[in-house]
Amino acid sequence: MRMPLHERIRRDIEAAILSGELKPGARLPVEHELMRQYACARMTVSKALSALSSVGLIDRRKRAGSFVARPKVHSMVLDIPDLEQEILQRGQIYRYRLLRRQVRLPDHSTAGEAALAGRGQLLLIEGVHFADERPLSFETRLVSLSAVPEMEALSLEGASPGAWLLKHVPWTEAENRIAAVPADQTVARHLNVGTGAACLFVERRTWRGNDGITLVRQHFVGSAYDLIARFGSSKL
Amino acid sequence: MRMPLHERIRRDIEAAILSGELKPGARLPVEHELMRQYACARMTVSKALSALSSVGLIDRRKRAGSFVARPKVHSMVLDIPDLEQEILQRGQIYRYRLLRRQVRLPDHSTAGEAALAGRGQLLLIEGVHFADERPLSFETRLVSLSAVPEMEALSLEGASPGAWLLKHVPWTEAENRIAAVPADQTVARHLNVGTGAACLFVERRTWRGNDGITLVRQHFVGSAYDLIARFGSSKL
DNA sequence: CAGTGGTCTAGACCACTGA
DNA sequence: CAGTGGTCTAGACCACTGA
Repeated sequence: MRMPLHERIRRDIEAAILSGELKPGARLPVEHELMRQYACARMTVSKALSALSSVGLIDRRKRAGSFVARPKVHSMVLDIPDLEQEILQRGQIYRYRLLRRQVRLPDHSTAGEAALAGRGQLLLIEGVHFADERPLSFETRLVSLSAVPEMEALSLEGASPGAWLLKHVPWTEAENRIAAVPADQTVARHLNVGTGAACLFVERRTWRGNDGITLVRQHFVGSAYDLIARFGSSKL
Repeated sequence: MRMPLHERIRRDIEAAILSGELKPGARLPVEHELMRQYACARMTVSKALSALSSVGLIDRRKRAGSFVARPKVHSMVLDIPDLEQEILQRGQIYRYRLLRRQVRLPDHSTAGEAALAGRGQLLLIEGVHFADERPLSFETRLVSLSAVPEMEALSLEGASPGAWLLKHVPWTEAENRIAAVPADQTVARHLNVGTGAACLFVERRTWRGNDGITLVRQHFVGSAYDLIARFGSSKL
Protein backbone atom coordinates (compact mmCIF):
# COMPACT_ATOMS: atom_id res chain seq x y z
CA MET A 1 0.00 0.00 0.00
CA ARG A 2 1.37 3.37 -0.88
CA MET A 3 -1.34 5.57 0.60
CA PRO A 4 -0.15 7.25 3.79
CA LEU A 5 -2.00 6.11 6.87
CA HIS A 6 -3.31 9.58 7.72
CA GLU A 7 -4.78 9.71 4.23
CA ARG A 8 -6.47 6.35 4.67
CA ILE A 9 -8.00 7.44 7.97
CA ARG A 10 -9.21 10.66 6.36
CA ARG A 11 -10.84 8.81 3.49
CA ASP A 12 -12.48 6.23 5.72
CA ILE A 13 -14.13 8.95 7.75
CA GLU A 14 -14.99 11.04 4.72
CA ALA A 15 -16.64 8.04 3.09
CA ALA A 16 -18.68 7.38 6.23
CA ILE A 17 -19.86 11.00 6.23
CA LEU A 18 -20.73 11.14 2.55
CA SER A 19 -22.54 7.81 2.63
CA GLY A 20 -24.71 9.08 5.47
CA GLU A 21 -23.41 6.45 7.87
CA LEU A 22 -22.18 9.35 9.98
CA LYS A 23 -24.92 11.96 9.94
CA PRO A 24 -24.52 15.70 10.53
CA GLY A 25 -24.11 16.28 14.25
CA ALA A 26 -22.87 12.75 14.94
CA ARG A 27 -19.90 12.41 17.23
CA LEU A 28 -16.74 10.87 15.85
CA PRO A 29 -14.62 8.46 17.87
CA VAL A 30 -12.17 10.36 20.05
CA GLU A 31 -8.56 10.46 18.99
CA HIS A 32 -7.44 7.76 21.39
CA GLU A 33 -10.08 5.40 20.05
CA LEU A 34 -8.91 6.03 16.48
CA MET A 35 -5.31 5.46 17.59
CA ARG A 36 -6.41 2.08 18.86
CA GLN A 37 -8.42 1.22 15.72
CA TYR A 38 -5.58 2.07 13.38
CA ALA A 39 -2.78 1.14 15.79
CA CYS A 40 -0.99 4.41 15.23
CA ALA A 41 0.30 7.50 17.02
CA ARG A 42 -1.89 10.42 17.92
CA MET A 43 -0.18 12.78 15.45
CA THR A 44 -1.32 10.54 12.60
CA VAL A 45 -4.94 10.60 13.69
CA SER A 46 -4.67 14.31 14.29
CA LYS A 47 -3.40 14.93 10.77
CA ALA A 48 -6.39 13.12 9.29
CA LEU A 49 -8.91 14.96 11.46
CA SER A 50 -7.26 18.33 10.85
CA ALA A 51 -7.60 17.82 7.12
CA LEU A 52 -11.30 17.02 7.47
CA SER A 53 -11.75 20.02 9.71
CA SER A 54 -9.99 22.35 7.29
CA VAL A 55 -12.34 21.40 4.45
CA GLY A 56 -15.29 21.89 6.78
CA LEU A 57 -16.50 18.30 6.93
CA ILE A 58 -16.12 18.07 10.71
CA ASP A 59 -16.06 20.47 13.64
CA ARG A 60 -13.66 19.85 16.49
CA ARG A 61 -14.41 21.09 19.97
CA LYS A 62 -12.22 20.76 23.00
CA ARG A 63 -13.54 18.67 25.83
CA ALA A 64 -16.56 17.78 23.65
CA GLY A 65 -15.04 15.86 20.75
CA SER A 66 -15.26 15.92 16.95
CA PHE A 67 -18.58 16.11 15.16
CA VAL A 68 -19.81 15.81 11.61
CA ALA A 69 -20.40 19.38 10.49
CA ARG A 70 -23.84 20.61 9.60
CA PRO A 71 -23.96 21.90 6.07
CA LYS A 72 -22.97 25.51 5.78
CA VAL A 73 -22.30 28.23 3.28
CA HIS A 74 -22.17 26.75 -0.10
CA SER A 75 -19.27 28.43 -1.66
CA MET A 76 -17.83 27.02 -4.79
CA VAL A 77 -14.93 27.40 -7.06
CA LEU A 78 -15.47 29.75 -9.95
CA ASP A 79 -12.98 29.59 -12.75
CA ILE A 80 -12.57 32.76 -14.74
CA PRO A 81 -9.73 31.77 -16.99
CA ASP A 82 -7.72 34.04 -19.13
CA LEU A 83 -10.07 34.97 -21.96
CA GLU A 84 -7.37 34.54 -24.58
CA GLN A 85 -6.59 31.01 -23.40
CA GLU A 86 -10.24 30.12 -23.23
CA ILE A 87 -10.94 31.22 -26.77
CA LEU A 88 -7.88 29.42 -28.08
CA GLN A 89 -8.92 26.26 -26.26
CA ARG A 90 -12.26 26.39 -28.02
CA GLY A 91 -10.29 26.25 -31.26
CA GLN A 92 -11.16 29.82 -32.21
CA ILE A 93 -8.92 32.65 -33.31
CA TYR A 94 -8.31 35.24 -30.63
CA ARG A 95 -7.80 38.93 -31.27
CA TYR A 96 -7.77 41.99 -29.02
CA ARG A 97 -8.48 45.37 -30.51
CA LEU A 98 -7.34 48.36 -28.49
CA LEU A 99 -9.81 51.24 -28.63
CA ARG A 100 -8.41 53.69 -26.14
CA ARG A 101 -5.39 54.10 -23.91
CA GLN A 102 -4.95 57.01 -21.59
CA VAL A 103 -3.01 57.92 -18.46
CA ARG A 104 -4.89 60.09 -16.03
CA LEU A 105 -5.36 60.99 -12.40
CA PRO A 106 -8.08 59.18 -10.49
CA ASP A 107 -11.51 60.71 -10.35
CA HIS A 108 -11.74 61.45 -6.66
CA SER A 109 -15.50 61.52 -6.76
CA THR A 110 -15.33 57.77 -7.46
CA ALA A 111 -14.26 56.04 -4.27
CA GLY A 112 -12.98 52.95 -6.05
CA GLU A 113 -10.70 54.89 -8.38
CA ALA A 114 -8.98 56.85 -5.66
CA ALA A 115 -8.37 53.69 -3.64
CA LEU A 116 -6.99 51.89 -6.67
CA ALA A 117 -4.64 54.67 -7.72
CA GLY A 118 -2.98 55.13 -4.34
CA ARG A 119 -0.58 58.05 -4.77
CA GLY A 120 -0.12 57.46 -8.47
CA GLN A 121 -1.90 57.71 -11.76
CA LEU A 122 -4.23 55.31 -13.52
CA LEU A 123 -3.95 53.72 -16.90
CA LEU A 124 -7.29 53.48 -18.66
CA ILE A 125 -7.56 50.82 -21.35
CA GLU A 126 -10.58 50.10 -23.49
CA GLY A 127 -10.78 47.31 -26.00
CA VAL A 128 -12.73 44.45 -27.51
CA HIS A 129 -11.93 40.74 -27.40
CA PHE A 130 -12.78 38.87 -30.59
CA ALA A 131 -13.32 35.16 -31.10
CA ASP A 132 -13.08 34.20 -34.78
CA GLU A 133 -13.43 37.90 -35.62
CA ARG A 134 -16.76 38.15 -33.84
CA PRO A 135 -16.78 40.50 -30.85
CA LEU A 136 -17.16 38.56 -27.60
CA SER A 137 -16.38 41.04 -24.87
CA PHE A 138 -16.10 44.80 -24.49
CA GLU A 139 -13.67 45.63 -21.73
CA THR A 140 -12.90 48.79 -19.79
CA ARG A 141 -9.94 48.50 -17.48
CA LEU A 142 -8.18 50.72 -14.99
CA VAL A 143 -4.68 49.76 -13.90
CA SER A 144 -2.84 51.30 -10.96
CA LEU A 145 0.45 52.65 -12.28
CA SER A 146 1.85 52.91 -8.79
CA ALA A 147 1.40 49.14 -8.43
CA VAL A 148 2.37 48.27 -12.01
CA PRO A 149 4.67 51.02 -13.37
CA GLU A 150 5.95 48.71 -16.14
CA MET A 151 2.57 48.89 -17.78
CA GLU A 152 2.94 52.53 -18.79
CA ALA A 153 5.67 51.81 -21.32
CA LEU A 154 3.96 48.71 -22.67
CA SER A 155 2.63 48.51 -26.20
CA LEU A 156 -0.86 47.15 -25.92
CA GLU A 157 -1.56 46.54 -29.56
CA GLY A 158 -2.89 43.07 -30.15
CA ALA A 159 -2.20 41.61 -26.73
CA SER A 160 -4.86 41.31 -24.04
CA PRO A 161 -3.87 43.54 -21.10
CA GLY A 162 -5.56 41.09 -18.74
CA ALA A 163 -3.36 38.23 -19.93
CA TRP A 164 -0.26 40.39 -19.55
CA LEU A 165 -1.21 41.36 -16.00
CA LEU A 166 -1.95 37.78 -15.02
CA LYS A 167 1.48 36.75 -16.16
CA HIS A 168 3.47 39.60 -14.68
CA VAL A 169 1.53 40.78 -11.64
CA PRO A 170 -0.52 37.86 -10.35
CA TRP A 171 -3.20 38.85 -7.88
CA THR A 172 -3.74 37.39 -4.47
CA GLU A 173 -7.22 38.75 -3.76
CA ALA A 174 -10.08 39.36 -6.12
CA GLU A 175 -13.71 40.28 -5.99
CA ASN A 176 -16.19 39.77 -8.78
CA ARG A 177 -19.67 41.06 -9.34
CA ILE A 178 -21.69 39.21 -11.93
CA ALA A 179 -24.93 40.52 -13.38
CA ALA A 180 -27.14 40.49 -16.43
CA VAL A 181 -27.59 43.91 -18.01
CA PRO A 182 -29.09 45.26 -21.21
CA ALA A 183 -26.58 46.59 -23.74
CA ASP A 184 -26.42 50.36 -23.85
CA GLN A 185 -25.56 52.17 -27.09
CA THR A 186 -21.80 52.00 -26.60
CA VAL A 187 -21.78 48.35 -25.66
CA ALA A 188 -24.22 47.45 -28.42
CA ARG A 189 -22.04 49.13 -31.05
CA HIS A 190 -18.83 47.44 -29.92
CA LEU A 191 -20.37 44.01 -29.52
CA ASN A 192 -22.45 44.29 -32.66
CA VAL A 193 -25.73 43.46 -30.92
CA GLY A 194 -28.99 45.34 -30.60
CA THR A 195 -29.46 47.97 -27.93
CA GLY A 196 -31.02 46.28 -24.90
CA ALA A 197 -29.67 42.83 -25.73
CA ALA A 198 -28.89 40.72 -22.67
CA CYS A 199 -25.22 40.93 -21.73
CA LEU A 200 -23.30 39.15 -19.01
CA PHE A 201 -21.52 41.84 -17.01
CA VAL A 202 -18.50 41.04 -14.86
CA GLU A 203 -16.80 43.62 -12.70
CA ARG A 204 -13.60 42.45 -11.09
CA ARG A 205 -11.19 44.14 -8.69
CA THR A 206 -7.90 42.49 -7.91
CA TRP A 207 -5.24 43.10 -5.31
CA ARG A 208 -1.74 41.92 -4.65
CA GLY A 209 -1.42 41.97 -0.90
CA ASN A 210 -2.81 45.37 0.03
CA ASP A 211 -2.18 47.12 -3.29
CA GLY A 212 -5.01 47.43 -5.77
CA ILE A 213 -3.91 46.21 -9.20
CA THR A 214 -6.78 46.63 -11.57
CA LEU A 215 -10.50 47.23 -11.89
CA VAL A 216 -12.05 45.73 -14.98
CA ARG A 217 -15.56 45.81 -16.36
CA GLN A 218 -16.44 43.35 -19.08
CA HIS A 219 -19.62 43.06 -21.11
CA PHE A 220 -20.04 39.70 -22.80
CA VAL A 221 -22.46 38.91 -25.59
CA GLY A 222 -25.08 37.01 -23.60
CA SER A 223 -25.79 34.45 -26.26
CA ALA A 224 -22.10 33.64 -26.69
CA TYR A 225 -20.63 33.35 -23.21
CA ASP A 226 -21.27 31.42 -19.99
CA LEU A 227 -19.42 31.21 -16.73
CA ILE A 228 -18.98 27.80 -15.20
CA ALA A 229 -18.47 27.24 -11.50
CA ARG A 230 -17.82 23.94 -9.85
CA PHE A 231 -17.63 22.80 -6.32
CA GLY A 232 -16.50 19.58 -4.79
CA SER A 233 -15.52 18.63 -1.29
CA SER A 234 -12.67 16.75 -2.89
CA LYS A 235 -10.94 20.09 -3.35
CA LEU A 236 -8.22 20.97 -0.94
CA MET B 1 1.85 35.33 22.53
CA ARG B 2 -1.01 33.04 21.75
CA MET B 3 -0.34 32.34 18.08
CA PRO B 4 0.96 28.81 17.58
CA LEU B 5 4.52 28.69 16.35
CA HIS B 6 3.65 26.85 13.14
CA GLU B 7 1.18 29.62 12.39
CA ARG B 8 3.80 32.28 12.95
CA ILE B 9 6.23 30.55 10.63
CA ARG B 10 3.51 30.21 8.01
CA ARG B 11 2.66 33.89 8.22
CA ASP B 12 6.27 35.02 8.10
CA ILE B 13 6.84 33.11 4.89
CA GLU B 14 3.49 34.11 3.42
CA ALA B 15 4.27 37.75 4.10
CA ALA B 16 7.66 37.42 2.41
CA ILE B 17 5.98 35.92 -0.65
CA LEU B 18 3.18 38.47 -0.89
CA SER B 19 5.55 41.40 -0.38
CA GLY B 20 7.67 40.16 -3.26
CA GLU B 21 10.69 39.59 -1.03
CA LEU B 22 10.47 35.97 -2.07
CA LYS B 23 9.72 35.92 -5.78
CA PRO B 24 8.05 33.12 -7.74
CA GLY B 25 10.59 30.37 -8.28
CA ALA B 26 12.74 31.39 -5.31
CA ARG B 27 13.98 28.63 -3.09
CA LEU B 28 12.91 28.64 0.54
CA PRO B 29 15.27 27.72 3.36
CA VAL B 30 15.36 23.96 3.89
CA GLU B 31 13.50 22.55 6.85
CA HIS B 32 16.60 22.15 9.00
CA GLU B 33 17.51 25.79 8.46
CA LEU B 34 14.01 26.87 9.54
CA MET B 35 14.27 24.58 12.57
CA ARG B 36 17.42 26.45 13.52
CA GLN B 37 15.91 29.91 12.86
CA TYR B 38 12.83 29.23 14.96
CA ALA B 39 14.52 26.84 17.39
CA CYS B 40 11.83 24.24 16.96
CA ALA B 41 11.23 20.64 15.91
CA ARG B 42 10.93 19.56 12.34
CA MET B 43 7.23 18.69 12.64
CA THR B 44 6.48 22.30 13.46
CA VAL B 45 8.26 23.61 10.39
CA SER B 46 6.64 20.89 8.33
CA LYS B 47 3.17 21.90 9.47
CA ALA B 48 3.78 25.48 8.38
CA LEU B 49 5.15 24.48 4.99
CA SER B 50 2.39 21.93 4.40
CA ALA B 51 -0.21 24.62 4.96
CA LEU B 52 1.47 26.90 2.43
CA SER B 53 1.72 24.05 -0.01
CA SER B 54 -1.94 23.12 0.37
CA VAL B 55 -3.07 26.64 -0.53
CA GLY B 56 -0.72 26.58 -3.50
CA LEU B 57 1.68 29.29 -2.38
CA ILE B 58 4.70 27.02 -2.48
CA ASP B 59 5.72 23.83 -4.26
CA ARG B 60 7.71 21.21 -2.39
CA ARG B 61 10.02 18.83 -4.21
CA LYS B 62 12.04 16.06 -2.69
CA ARG B 63 15.78 16.39 -2.91
CA ALA B 64 15.31 19.84 -4.49
CA GLY B 65 13.63 21.85 -1.74
CA SER B 66 10.64 24.15 -1.41
CA PHE B 67 9.97 26.92 -3.91
CA VAL B 68 7.62 29.86 -4.21
CA ALA B 69 4.91 28.72 -6.63
CA ARG B 70 4.37 30.43 -9.93
CA PRO B 71 0.88 31.88 -10.24
CA LYS B 72 -1.69 29.43 -11.56
CA VAL B 73 -5.37 28.95 -12.18
CA HIS B 74 -7.36 31.76 -10.80
CA SER B 75 -10.26 30.10 -9.21
CA MET B 76 -12.27 31.92 -6.65
CA VAL B 77 -14.95 31.35 -4.15
CA LEU B 78 -18.46 32.01 -5.32
CA ASP B 79 -21.12 32.30 -2.69
CA ILE B 80 -24.60 31.42 -3.78
CA PRO B 81 -26.42 31.62 -0.50
CA ASP B 82 -29.85 30.36 0.19
CA LEU B 83 -32.11 32.82 -1.60
CA GLU B 84 -34.53 33.00 1.32
CA GLN B 85 -31.74 33.89 3.74
CA GLU B 86 -30.31 36.43 1.37
CA ILE B 87 -33.59 38.26 0.94
CA LEU B 88 -34.26 38.25 4.68
CA GLN B 89 -30.77 39.60 5.32
CA ARG B 90 -31.49 42.48 3.00
CA GLY B 91 -34.40 43.30 5.29
CA GLN B 92 -37.01 42.30 2.73
CA ILE B 93 -39.99 40.02 3.07
CA TYR B 94 -39.51 36.63 1.45
CA ARG B 95 -42.24 34.60 -0.18
CA TYR B 96 -42.24 31.53 -2.40
CA ARG B 97 -45.20 30.88 -4.63
CA LEU B 98 -45.58 27.34 -5.90
CA LEU B 99 -46.81 27.22 -9.50
CA ARG B 100 -46.55 23.56 -10.36
CA ARG B 101 -45.70 20.27 -8.71
CA GLN B 102 -45.64 17.02 -10.57
CA VAL B 103 -44.12 13.55 -10.24
CA ARG B 104 -43.03 12.02 -13.49
CA LEU B 105 -40.60 9.68 -15.14
CA PRO B 106 -37.45 11.18 -16.62
CA ASP B 107 -37.45 12.24 -20.23
CA HIS B 108 -34.92 9.83 -21.61
CA SER B 109 -34.20 12.03 -24.57
CA THR B 110 -32.65 14.48 -22.10
CA ALA B 111 -29.37 13.02 -20.92
CA GLY B 112 -29.30 15.06 -17.72
CA GLU B 113 -32.75 13.96 -16.59
CA ALA B 114 -32.09 10.27 -16.98
CA ALA B 115 -28.81 10.55 -15.07
CA LEU B 116 -30.49 12.52 -12.29
CA ALA B 117 -33.42 10.16 -11.87
CA GLY B 118 -31.36 6.99 -11.54
CA ARG B 119 -33.90 4.17 -11.28
CA GLY B 120 -36.58 6.37 -9.80
CA GLN B 121 -38.96 9.15 -10.65
CA LEU B 122 -38.45 12.90 -10.70
CA LEU B 123 -40.27 15.61 -8.83
CA LEU B 124 -40.79 18.71 -10.94
CA ILE B 125 -41.33 21.93 -9.03
CA GLU B 126 -41.94 25.34 -10.52
CA GLY B 127 -42.27 28.50 -8.51
CA VAL B 128 -41.39 32.14 -8.05
CA HIS B 129 -39.33 33.74 -5.26
CA PHE B 130 -40.60 37.14 -4.17
CA ALA B 131 -38.75 39.88 -2.30
CA ASP B 132 -41.14 42.40 -0.79
CA GLU B 133 -43.86 40.99 -3.05
CA ARG B 134 -41.86 41.76 -6.19
CA PRO B 135 -40.85 38.70 -8.21
CA LEU B 136 -37.09 38.15 -8.05
CA SER B 137 -36.54 34.69 -9.47
CA PHE B 138 -38.46 32.16 -11.52
CA GLU B 139 -37.30 28.68 -10.70
CA THR B 140 -37.77 25.31 -12.34
CA ARG B 141 -36.42 22.41 -10.36
CA LEU B 142 -36.12 18.68 -10.80
CA VAL B 143 -35.47 16.55 -7.73
CA SER B 144 -34.43 12.92 -7.81
CA LEU B 145 -36.96 10.99 -5.75
CA SER B 146 -34.66 8.01 -5.52
CA ALA B 147 -32.12 10.23 -3.74
CA VAL B 148 -34.67 12.21 -1.72
CA PRO B 149 -37.82 10.09 -1.25
CA GLU B 150 -38.95 12.26 1.69
CA MET B 151 -39.62 15.08 -0.72
CA GLU B 152 -42.59 13.37 -2.36
CA ALA B 153 -44.77 13.66 0.73
CA LEU B 154 -43.69 17.19 1.49
CA SER B 155 -46.05 20.11 1.31
CA LEU B 156 -44.26 22.78 -0.67
CA GLU B 157 -46.67 25.63 -0.09
CA GLY B 158 -44.82 28.73 1.02
CA ALA B 159 -41.43 27.19 1.68
CA SER B 160 -38.58 27.34 -0.78
CA PRO B 161 -37.75 23.81 -1.92
CA GLY B 162 -34.11 24.84 -2.30
CA ALA B 163 -33.88 25.87 1.32
CA TRP B 164 -35.51 22.61 2.42
CA LEU B 165 -33.07 20.56 0.37
CA LEU B 166 -30.07 22.46 1.69
CA LYS B 167 -31.12 21.70 5.21
CA HIS B 168 -32.03 18.06 4.77
CA VAL B 169 -29.89 16.76 1.93
CA PRO B 170 -26.77 18.91 1.74
CA TRP B 171 -24.80 18.48 -1.42
CA THR B 172 -21.14 17.66 -1.71
CA GLU B 173 -20.58 18.47 -5.38
CA ALA B 174 -22.17 21.15 -7.48
CA GLU B 175 -21.82 22.65 -10.89
CA ASN B 176 -23.17 26.00 -11.97
CA ARG B 177 -23.61 27.60 -15.32
CA ILE B 178 -24.13 31.34 -15.28
CA ALA B 179 -25.32 33.30 -18.27
CA ALA B 180 -27.25 36.37 -19.36
CA VAL B 181 -30.37 35.59 -21.37
CA PRO B 182 -33.34 37.55 -22.65
CA ALA B 183 -36.65 36.80 -20.93
CA ASP B 184 -38.94 34.61 -22.98
CA GLN B 185 -42.72 34.97 -22.69
CA THR B 186 -43.06 32.59 -19.75
CA VAL B 187 -40.21 34.12 -17.80
CA ALA B 188 -41.34 37.66 -18.60
CA ARG B 189 -44.85 36.95 -17.33
CA HIS B 190 -43.68 35.40 -14.06
CA LEU B 191 -41.03 38.02 -13.33
CA ASN B 192 -43.24 40.88 -14.47
CA VAL B 193 -40.68 42.26 -16.93
CA GLY B 194 -40.81 42.90 -20.67
CA THR B 195 -40.11 40.11 -23.12
CA GLY B 196 -36.42 40.21 -24.01
CA ALA B 197 -35.38 41.89 -20.74
CA ALA B 198 -31.90 40.88 -19.55
CA CYS B 199 -32.07 38.09 -16.97
CA LEU B 200 -29.33 36.41 -15.02
CA PHE B 201 -29.69 32.68 -15.60
CA VAL B 202 -28.19 30.15 -13.22
CA GLU B 203 -28.34 26.41 -13.87
CA ARG B 204 -27.10 24.29 -11.02
CA ARG B 205 -26.71 20.55 -10.63
CA THR B 206 -25.87 19.12 -7.24
CA TRP B 207 -24.75 15.74 -6.05
CA ARG B 208 -24.33 14.00 -2.74
CA GLY B 209 -21.47 11.62 -3.26
CA ASN B 210 -22.37 9.94 -6.57
CA ASP B 211 -26.12 10.49 -6.41
CA GLY B 212 -27.65 13.39 -8.30
CA ILE B 213 -29.90 15.42 -6.03
CA THR B 214 -31.37 18.23 -8.02
CA LEU B 215 -31.15 20.22 -11.21
CA VAL B 216 -32.40 23.77 -10.90
CA ARG B 217 -32.77 26.56 -13.41
CA GLN B 218 -33.30 30.06 -12.09
CA HIS B 219 -34.04 33.25 -13.97
CA PHE B 220 -33.35 36.39 -11.98
CA VAL B 221 -34.55 39.87 -12.83
CA GLY B 222 -31.32 41.33 -14.19
CA SER B 223 -31.78 44.75 -12.69
CA ALA B 224 -32.45 43.32 -9.24
CA TYR B 225 -29.86 40.62 -8.66
CA ASP B 226 -26.06 40.23 -8.73
CA LEU B 227 -23.79 37.38 -7.85
CA ILE B 228 -20.70 38.18 -5.84
CA ALA B 229 -17.57 36.06 -5.91
CA ARG B 230 -14.51 36.62 -3.80
CA PHE B 231 -11.10 35.11 -3.73
CA GLY B 232 -8.31 35.47 -1.28
CA SER B 233 -5.27 33.40 -0.55
CA SER B 234 -6.16 33.90 3.09
CA LYS B 235 -8.94 31.35 2.62
CA LEU B 236 -8.27 27.88 3.77
C1' DC C 1 24.41 8.76 -3.35
C1' DA C 2 23.50 12.37 -0.43
C1' DG C 3 20.21 15.79 0.65
C1' DT C 4 15.54 16.71 0.72
C1' DG C 5 10.78 16.30 2.01
C1' DG C 6 6.95 12.68 3.71
C1' DT C 7 5.58 10.14 7.22
C1' DC C 8 5.38 8.27 11.65
C1' DT C 9 6.30 7.29 16.72
C1' DA C 10 5.75 7.76 21.68
C1' DG C 11 5.68 10.59 24.40
C1' DA C 12 4.67 15.65 26.82
C1' DC C 13 2.36 19.89 28.50
C1' DC C 14 -1.30 22.84 27.91
C1' DA C 15 -5.96 25.36 27.11
C1' DC C 16 -10.29 24.82 26.92
C1' DT C 17 -14.88 23.65 28.35
C1' DG C 18 -18.91 20.75 29.37
C1' DA C 19 -20.44 17.28 32.81
C1' DC D 1 -12.05 18.81 37.21
C1' DA D 2 -11.45 15.40 33.96
C1' DG D 3 -11.61 14.50 29.17
C1' DT D 4 -10.81 16.46 24.91
C1' DG D 5 -8.27 18.53 21.19
C1' DG D 6 -3.94 21.77 20.02
C1' DT D 7 0.59 21.96 19.95
C1' DC D 8 5.19 20.56 20.25
C1' DT D 9 9.50 17.65 20.87
C1' DA D 10 13.33 14.75 19.45
C1' DG D 11 13.95 11.50 17.35
C1' DA D 12 13.41 7.62 13.21
C1' DC D 13 13.06 5.36 8.63
C1' DC D 14 11.93 5.96 4.05
C1' DA D 15 11.16 7.46 -1.02
C1' DC D 16 12.46 10.27 -4.12
C1' DT D 17 15.47 12.64 -7.26
C1' DG D 18 18.92 15.95 -8.89
C1' DA D 19 23.92 16.84 -8.53
